Amino acid sequence: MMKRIAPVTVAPDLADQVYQAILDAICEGTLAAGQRITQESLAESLSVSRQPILQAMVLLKRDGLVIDAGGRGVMVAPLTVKHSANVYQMRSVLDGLAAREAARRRANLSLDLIQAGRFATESGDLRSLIEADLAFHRAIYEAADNPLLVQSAERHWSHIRRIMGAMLSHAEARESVWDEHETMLNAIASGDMKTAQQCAIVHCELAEESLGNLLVAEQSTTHRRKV
Amino acid sequence: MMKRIAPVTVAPDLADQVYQAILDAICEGTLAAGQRITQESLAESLSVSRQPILQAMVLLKRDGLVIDAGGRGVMVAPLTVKHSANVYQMRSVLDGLAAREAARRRANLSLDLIQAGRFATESGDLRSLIEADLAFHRAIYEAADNPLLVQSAERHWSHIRRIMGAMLSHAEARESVWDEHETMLNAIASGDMKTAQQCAIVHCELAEESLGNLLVAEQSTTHRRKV
DNA sequence: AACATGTATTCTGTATACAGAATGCAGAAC
DNA sequence: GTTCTGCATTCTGTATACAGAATACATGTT
Repeated sequence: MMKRIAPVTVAPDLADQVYQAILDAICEGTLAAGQRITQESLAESLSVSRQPILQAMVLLKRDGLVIDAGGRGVMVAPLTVKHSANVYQMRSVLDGLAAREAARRRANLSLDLIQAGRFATESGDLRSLIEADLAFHRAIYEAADNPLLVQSAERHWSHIRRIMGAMLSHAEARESVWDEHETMLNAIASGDMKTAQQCAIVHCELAEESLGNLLVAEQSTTHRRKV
Repeated sequence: MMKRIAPVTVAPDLADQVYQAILDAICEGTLAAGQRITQESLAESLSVSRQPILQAMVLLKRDGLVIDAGGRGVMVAPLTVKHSANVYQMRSVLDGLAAREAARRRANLSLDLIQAGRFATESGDLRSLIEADLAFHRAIYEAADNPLLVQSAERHWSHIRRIMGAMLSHAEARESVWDEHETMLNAIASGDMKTAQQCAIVHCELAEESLGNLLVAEQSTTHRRKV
C-alpha cells in the first residue's frame, strides 16, 4: 500500500463555476435586482457556451434568485419586504434546529469565529463582515450533523447575503450581534439545547426587527425627502 | 374588454415533465434505491434527447435523490436510517412553522381533507393514502402563506414519499394519524399558534418513532431469520 | 390619429455532435 | 497463477445547430 498523496485538484465543472459566479454577482449586487439578463449575454461575459448557463439557470430559478421574464429572458428577482420576512421566518426555525442539535453534540466551536467577527465589525468592511457572519452560522450548521440542514441553509443564505448587503449599505450593523453569537456558542458548548435553540431564534428575530426598522425608516425618508 | 376565456394549456416544458417522471419513479420505487442509471437509458425510455434529462438530473442531484456514481452514470440514492432521521428532523421544525403561521391566519381548512384520509386508510391503498397525507400537509403549508416554506416542503416531501412508501409496504399505518391531523386542524382554525405548532412537531416525532420501531423490528427479523 | 395586423427580431428549449475522463477487460510479464 | 499495463468501451459535459414561441416594431387601414 502506497502512502496517500494529496489528490490533484479535481474537475472544476464549468456549470458549477458558472452557478457560483452568477450567484455571487446577484448577492453582491453586480447584477442588480430587477435587471433583465439573457443566457447569451451571460455566456459571452463568462466566455462559455449557453449550455452551462442553462444548467445554472435551472438552479437559480429554483433558488428563486431569478424569475422568468416571459419570452424575454429572465430577471434578477426583486428584493421585497415580504420576501425578506419570509426568509427570516425560515431562517429562524432552521437556525434554531441547528443550534439545538449542535448543543446536543456539545460542539466545541472555535472562539476564533467570534474574534474574526468582531474584527470585521471594527474594520467596517461590508464583505468581510458578511463572510464572518456566514462562517459563524455555517459552523453551527455543520456541527448539527444533518446534511439536509446544511443544504437548506446554504440555499437560504444566498437570500440572506443579498438582504444583508442591501441593508448594511444603508445602516450600521447592530452592535450586539457578536455578543449574541458568543452567548449562543456558550450554550452550545455546555450542551444546553433549549437555551441554544432559543438563543438562535431570538437572534434571528432581532435581525428581522432591525431589518424592519430600517425599511420603515427608509420609506419615511423617501417620502419626506422634499421636507 | 372581452370576457376572459380559459387560457390554453401552456408550455409543458419537456425538462419539467422529465423531472416529474423520474421523481415519481424514484418515489414509487420503480427506480429502486441503489440502482444505477444513465442519461442515455432514461432518454430512450422517455423518448427525448439527453438534454432535458441533464437538466432534470441537475435538480435531482440537488434534491439528493440521485448521487454521482463516479465515471459510471448516477445512482438512485440509497435509503438509510440516518437519512430518514435527518428528513424527519427537518420536517418537524418546518411543519411546526407551517402550523403556527396557518394558525396565526386562523386558516379554515376543509374537513374533507380528514375525511379523504380516513377513507384512504380504510381502503388500504398505499398510494392514495400517501396522496391524502401529502394533500393534508400541503394545505397547511399553503395556508402559512410563505412561498419559501412551500418550496422547502415540496423538496422534503419527495424524501418522505419514498420513506413512507418503503415503510407502509412493511407495516400498517398508525391508527391515530388522522386523529392527530384533526386536532391540528382545530388548533389552526381556532388560532392557537402554540398548540398548532406543538401538535405538528409531536406528530412528526411520533411518525419518526414509528419508523424507528419498524426498522429495528425489521433488522431483528432479518437477523433471526434462521431461527 | 388610433388601432389592428403582419413581419422581423430575439430568446429560449431541444437535438445532435464532439471531446475528455473514468472504468473494466484483456493480454503480457514475472 | 498473479499483477501490471495498455486499450476499448462507456458515459458525461460542453459546444454548436435548429426550430418554435413571444415580443416589439412598422406598416396599412379606418
